[in-house]
Amino acid sequence: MPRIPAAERRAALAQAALTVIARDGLAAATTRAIVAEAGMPLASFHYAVASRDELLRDVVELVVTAEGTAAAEFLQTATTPREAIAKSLTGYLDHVKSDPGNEQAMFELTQYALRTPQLSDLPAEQYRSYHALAADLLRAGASLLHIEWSIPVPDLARLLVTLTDGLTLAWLADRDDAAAARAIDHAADAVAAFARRLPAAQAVTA
Amino acid sequence: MPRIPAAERRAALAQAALTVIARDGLAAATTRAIVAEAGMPLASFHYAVASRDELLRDVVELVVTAEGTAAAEFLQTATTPREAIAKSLTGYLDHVKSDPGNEQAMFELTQYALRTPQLSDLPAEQYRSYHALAADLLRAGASLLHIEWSIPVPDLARLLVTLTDGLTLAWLADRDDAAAARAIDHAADAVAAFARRLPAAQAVTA
DNA sequence: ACACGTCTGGGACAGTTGACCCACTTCAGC
DNA sequence: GCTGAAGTGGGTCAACTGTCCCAGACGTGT
Repeated sequence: MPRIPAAERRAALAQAALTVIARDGLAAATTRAIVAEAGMPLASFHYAVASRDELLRDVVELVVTAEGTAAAEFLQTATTPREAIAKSLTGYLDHVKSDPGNEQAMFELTQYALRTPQLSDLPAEQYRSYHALAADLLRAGASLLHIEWSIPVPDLARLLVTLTDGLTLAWLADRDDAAAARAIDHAADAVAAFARRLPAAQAVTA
Repeated sequence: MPRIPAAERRAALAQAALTVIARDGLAAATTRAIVAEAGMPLASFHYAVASRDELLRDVVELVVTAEGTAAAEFLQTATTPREAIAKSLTGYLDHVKSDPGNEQAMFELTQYALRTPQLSDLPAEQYRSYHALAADLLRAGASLLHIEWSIPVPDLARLLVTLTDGLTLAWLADRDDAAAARAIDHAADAVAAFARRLPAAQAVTA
C-alpha cells in the first residue's frame, strides 16, 4: 500500500462505499466490504474516519454535490416547454435505467439517515439541494424558451422533484418502461400548463 | 404463553414486525426484537415461519392488503375534480404525518425487497396494488362528479401514485408542511386538467 | 386413560459485525 | 542523519445476528 494522506483515504473510502451500496445495497456496505472495494486494510478505515456513520455522511454529500453536474443538457434541443420537460424527465429516467443501483442507493441512504439521529439533518439538506437544482433548471429553461412560469419557481421545482422521485420509485419496483414513458408524457402535459409565453421579446426577471 | 396455532402466530409476528419496523427501522427488526414485540420466546419465530425474509414477505402483503381500507372517504365532500384531488392528496399526507414511521417502513421494505432475490417479485406486486387502488378511486370520483378522465385511467392512476410517493418522500426528508401543501395545490391543478365534464347527465362507461 | 401430533421455550451455535489496539514503517523538517 | 509525527496493517475483541436443537408441556381424538 502506498502512503496516502488520511483526507484522501477518506474520500476514496466514500467513493468505494458508494460503489458497494449501489452494487449490493446499504446493508452490505460493511466496513470490511468497503475497505475491500477500496483495496485497503481494515485498520485504514478507522484511521481515516471516526465511524461508519460518519463515512455515510460523506457518501451522501458526495452524491449530492456530484449530482449537479449531470442535468441541463436536455434543454438545449427543446423548442417548447412541454418538449423541454418531457426530454428532461426522459433523460433523468434513462439515467436511472442505466444504473438503477445508484439511484436505489440514494433512497436507501436517505431512509437510513432519517433513522439515524446523527444523520437526521442530512435528508433535509439533500432535498434542499435537489429543489435548488430543479429551480435552476426551470429558470434556465424559461430564459431559453422566452416563457415565464405561472407559479413560483421554487413551488414548481418541488413539484418536479416530486415527479422524478415518484417516477423512479415506481420504475424501480415494476420496471415498466412503457408505463413510465406514458407517465412522463402526461406529467409533461401537466407541468407545461404552468408555462406562459412572455409578451415581449424580453428575458425573464428572475 | 398460551397455546396458539402456528398460523396465528405467524400473523401476530408479521404485525409485530411491522410495529418494530415503523418505530425503529428495518435494520432494527431482528428476530429477537420482533418476538419481544410480540411477547413470544425466540424459538416461536422459526417454529411459525421458515426464515426472517419469509416473514418480511408477510409484512409487505399485510400492509398492501390493509391499505385498501384507508382511502376513499375524501371524495364524498368534494364538488369539483380539483377539490376531490386536493382533498385526497391532503388526506393522504395527513395520514403520513400522523404516523411517518409506517410510511417510512413501506419504503424501507420496498428497497429491501428489491435487493433480496427471494423477495424481488414483491415490489412489482406492491405497486400493481397501489395503481389498482388509485384507479378505483379515480373511477369512483369520476362517477360521483359526473366527469370523465381525458387520458386512460391506469395512466392517470400511475401519475397519482407517482405524486403521492414523491410528496411523501420529500416531506419525510424536510418536514416542510407549507411547501408540501403548496405542492399538493399545484398538483391538484395539474391533475384536474385531465377531468372533462360529461356532456349528458349520464354515468361513465368504465 | 392413553398416545400422538402440536406447540413451547430455554439454551446454544457459528458467523459476522464495528471498533480498536499496538508494533511497525515511512517521510518531512530540522 | 535524526527524530517525531503521520500512516500502515495484522490481529483481536465483545456484541449481536439468524438459525437450530431438544426436552418437555399441552390437548385432542380415540
